[in-house]
Amino acid sequence: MGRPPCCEESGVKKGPWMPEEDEKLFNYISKHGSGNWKTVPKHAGLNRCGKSCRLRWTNYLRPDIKRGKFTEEEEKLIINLHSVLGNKWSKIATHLPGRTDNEIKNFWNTNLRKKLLQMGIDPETHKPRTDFKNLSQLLCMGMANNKNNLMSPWSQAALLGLQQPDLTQQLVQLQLLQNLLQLINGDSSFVNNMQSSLPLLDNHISFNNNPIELYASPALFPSAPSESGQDVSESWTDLEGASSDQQVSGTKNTSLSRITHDRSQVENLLPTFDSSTSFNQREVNVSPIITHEVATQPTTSSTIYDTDYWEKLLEDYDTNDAFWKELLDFTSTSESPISW
DNA sequence: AACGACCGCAACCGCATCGGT
DNA sequence: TACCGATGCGGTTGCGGTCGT
Repeated sequence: MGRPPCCEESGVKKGPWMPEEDEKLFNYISKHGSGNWKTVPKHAGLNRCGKSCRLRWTNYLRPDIKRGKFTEEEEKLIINLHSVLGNKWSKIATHLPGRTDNEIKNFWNTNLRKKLLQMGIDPETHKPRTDFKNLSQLLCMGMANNKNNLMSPWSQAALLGLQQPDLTQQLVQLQLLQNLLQLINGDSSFVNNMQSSLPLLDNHISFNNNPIELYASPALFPSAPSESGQDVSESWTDLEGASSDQQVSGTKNTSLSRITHDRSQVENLLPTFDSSTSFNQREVNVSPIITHEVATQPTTSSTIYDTDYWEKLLEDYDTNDAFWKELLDFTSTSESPISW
């Protein structure tokens, strides 16, 4: 036998609330407070269960509830909080005065989730997605929809690329390389490194003097320094209970787990960029630690962790269609769990 | 105009957690 | 410490509105 329903009383009303019911509940709670929710419907003269009354009050009738559309600031805050806290809607709601957990949850599921997907970011992990189909979607999004400023650097670059096609091409290739490496390796340490390094480690980067604002989820960019010089990831770890919650539970491989890594170890693995130079001129200094080799690597003995490997790769294939051919050949024959 | 598909949101369900005894 | 009722929370459902054909 299963668990009995929360409202054992027969004939208790369910479904949408009538204005008269709202009025009764509002008047009662305003006068007496909630007290014991189980007794509220009886005292308020409602044919509802206490749970239903509590929900109606907390999600709709409460006088401090903020109505209307979410602002861009709220959107960004929710995304960033979600990257740290996961689906802890009530915790997220505590950082958005006047917004209920239910409202935020709905907003996430109906808007932000899709938005992140279109940006090429996995809404669960807040990491770049690993399927290639995503790329064309991402670029279309970038060119067709510029209503929000939460676009991925790739989408933003796509827009700039209308004037600078060579730039777009370069970025697209980088994104594809990143995706490819994730497929080939299945090596989380390297994937993490690349995800940290490819967004260029700055909140603001410029391509040929055109500033591009990154969507800078602190979990996505664990090494990104904030403008004040404080480490962004550290500033996020003091969100109440975040670290302990997820470290203890350990049920998901969330982005938070990376935040709580020993930072010196993480930083040693990361490529470094000289922020004073433009993207095209940046020098990539990578510690040659791991020796996996890529099937499509160009004629060089260096590994994917060597600086010259990447420089060579990009040089070799920058304007060469053979790169894409090889890429597709490789991916179509590899035993990848990803569907194409 | 009719219909179906899709979307957003309020509300429900059931498990988890809290707090009193 | 164990039990139990109350409350909190997150996932899911279902309804009403909108859009496209």
